[in-house]
Amino acid sequence: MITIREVAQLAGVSVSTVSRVINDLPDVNAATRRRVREVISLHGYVPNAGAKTLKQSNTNIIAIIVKGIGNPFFEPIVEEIQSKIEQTHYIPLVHYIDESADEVRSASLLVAEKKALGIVFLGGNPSAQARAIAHLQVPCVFATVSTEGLGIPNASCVCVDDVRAARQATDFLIDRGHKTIATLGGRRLADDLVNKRYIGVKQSLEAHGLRINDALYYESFFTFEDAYRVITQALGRTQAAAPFTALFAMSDIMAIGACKAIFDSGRNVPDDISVVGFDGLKIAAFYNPTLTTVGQPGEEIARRSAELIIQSINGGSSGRQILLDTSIVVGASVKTCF
Amino acid sequence: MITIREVAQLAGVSVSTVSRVINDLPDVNAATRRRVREVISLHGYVPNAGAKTLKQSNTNIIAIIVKGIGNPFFEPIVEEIQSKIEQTHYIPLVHYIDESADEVRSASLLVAEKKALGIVFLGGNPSAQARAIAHLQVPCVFATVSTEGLGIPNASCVCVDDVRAARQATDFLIDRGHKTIATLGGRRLADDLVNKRYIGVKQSLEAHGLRINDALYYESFFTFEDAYRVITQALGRTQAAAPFTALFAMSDIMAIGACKAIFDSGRNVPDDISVVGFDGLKIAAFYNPTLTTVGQPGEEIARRSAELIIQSINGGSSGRQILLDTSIVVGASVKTCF
DNA sequence: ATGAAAGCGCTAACAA
DNA sequence: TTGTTAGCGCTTTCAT
Repeated sequence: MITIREVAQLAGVSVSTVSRVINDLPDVNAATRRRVREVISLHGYVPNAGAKTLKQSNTNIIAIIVKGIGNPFFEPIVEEIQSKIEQTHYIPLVHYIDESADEVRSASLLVAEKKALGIVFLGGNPSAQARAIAHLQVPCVFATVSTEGLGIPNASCVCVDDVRAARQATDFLIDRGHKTIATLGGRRLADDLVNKRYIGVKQSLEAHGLRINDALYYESFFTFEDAYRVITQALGRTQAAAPFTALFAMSDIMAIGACKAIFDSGRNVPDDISVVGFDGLKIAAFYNPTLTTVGQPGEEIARRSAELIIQSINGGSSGRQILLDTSIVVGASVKTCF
Repeated sequence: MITIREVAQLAGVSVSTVSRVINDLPDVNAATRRRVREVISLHGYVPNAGAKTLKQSNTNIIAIIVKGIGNPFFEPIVEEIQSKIEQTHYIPLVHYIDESADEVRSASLLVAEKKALGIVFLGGNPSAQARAIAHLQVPCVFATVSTEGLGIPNASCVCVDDVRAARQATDFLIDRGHKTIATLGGRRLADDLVNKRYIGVKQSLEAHGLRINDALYYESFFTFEDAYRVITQALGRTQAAAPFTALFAMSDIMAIGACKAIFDSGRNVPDDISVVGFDGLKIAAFYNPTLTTVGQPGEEIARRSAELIIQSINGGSSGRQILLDTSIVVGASVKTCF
């Protein structure tokens, strides 16, 4: 690998001049600039960004940490945050990590090595490591999860009101005549969005004078396969009446797994069982039948997250919580049943 | 940010001792090690990896460049390559880039800055920049695309035989009595996999004495939306007989978009039109109806790619081409029609 | 307009 | 077992 020093030698100039050319700084003779550029492209010189940030005291980097590669819900949001940041003088740096990785560790690495000025988190669970987040010392924005009541001074969040959203979905089903409504979600932990959504379901049932039956809560991972497995089991092998006429799934992925289980049990969506998903993924619109789903305002989540992190970096108040509204995207997967 | 020097001072030792502790090297007194560790965790010291690779002359990094974030086909392959590399003394470094980004530029950055010993490319098009790839000077393996005939000495590839795979899909439809078979693919460019697959389709039609009709080639982007748009247009607004009884789509994503278009036109899959996809995505198994698709051997592509890059780094022969077999995953989206 | 030189945080001889 | 020191490739004053 050729370095700046070798480029300087080959061009017959000093390293500082090469540095000036690389960084498009003024005070370089046009002819000199041309000669240096020539050497650079001829030898395929690539500046070492590591050495650069090592030397530079300050950057304009805002890191975006995405936990859950291939989560289709995050995709458009990441793109939008990135593009919003690019419209300022800040530089977005997207960092994908595995579902099982430690997002706060990644963040601290990004702060130390890349001198990131702030972090936007997509996915991940702030409640588990409030202290470590505070320790990062840079503003953090959690997109799509809440940081309410965690007491992290440098953290803000932009998310939907999960209680309200689940109530909305359940209301929707009840309004269409359903009385035995099952819920398909993840493991319920305190302060978790899964728990919040189930609270919303129960609020709706209660408000309509319907019975709350915890046996109709089905627990599954957020995957096609596991949702399929759980609902297949719930429906049993018999062609007998299903234990519920409607199902609220906490993600579109789960909803699709559930639909397939319903079909494979010899039943139909929505004729035998109505299904409502959550997230508003693209695939929901292309599934057969079109999935009714609780749409998250992805574009707004992205915009507000970008605004919030920039505000916080510029000395604005951190610790804010922005709650956005969901809206039901009506598909063909729900039947009116009286 | 606290540095190694400050840690050394706080622990009352030299920087080299701290370095030894960080890197788990021997020759450190147990008590000293403990003391240094304490200072590190107390102050949340994070070593600067940039400075480290700057100093180190050689690393064990193998970079994996994934072009096309959120491409569900790549996901499991990336994971598998990563895990295979982890079983050796090499360290995988996954780098996601946008569909529109320059993968060779990213590669050269990774070689320069991270001192990557080799690169595995997922996605991207080697034929466009053969020279630039050769310039990288490190072994490259292209997973899922062919480098045949490009004359890049340091590049190998692991991919399926696209001609054969498409012939297989078309044979499958013809065997079930279909005679007017449409193809849904991307823009046909020379040396591109899209072109190869269409050649396979034509070979199959020809071998069975069926007419090749280029009007039945529908061009679309590899997205739900565009496939939907194109097939909706192809089917017209009338309930008249469709111009084809079967459709071969060059990706499962396109196949699903096409299915939805067929449904929305008032027709049915597979009763009116049979559909075969390509890739063997998870969603194909959960779609309704289950999608028949040309399954790519993802696990094998991953394994062979990992093996090949390691062999090449260890001085083995580069420039190899490994062709793998696809197999039809039979779903409910194809009807026998005589 | 250009160059010399210090030093960013770290590793790896080599010395002690 | 521990410390000293010379850079890795780059930016950035400060001279010239």
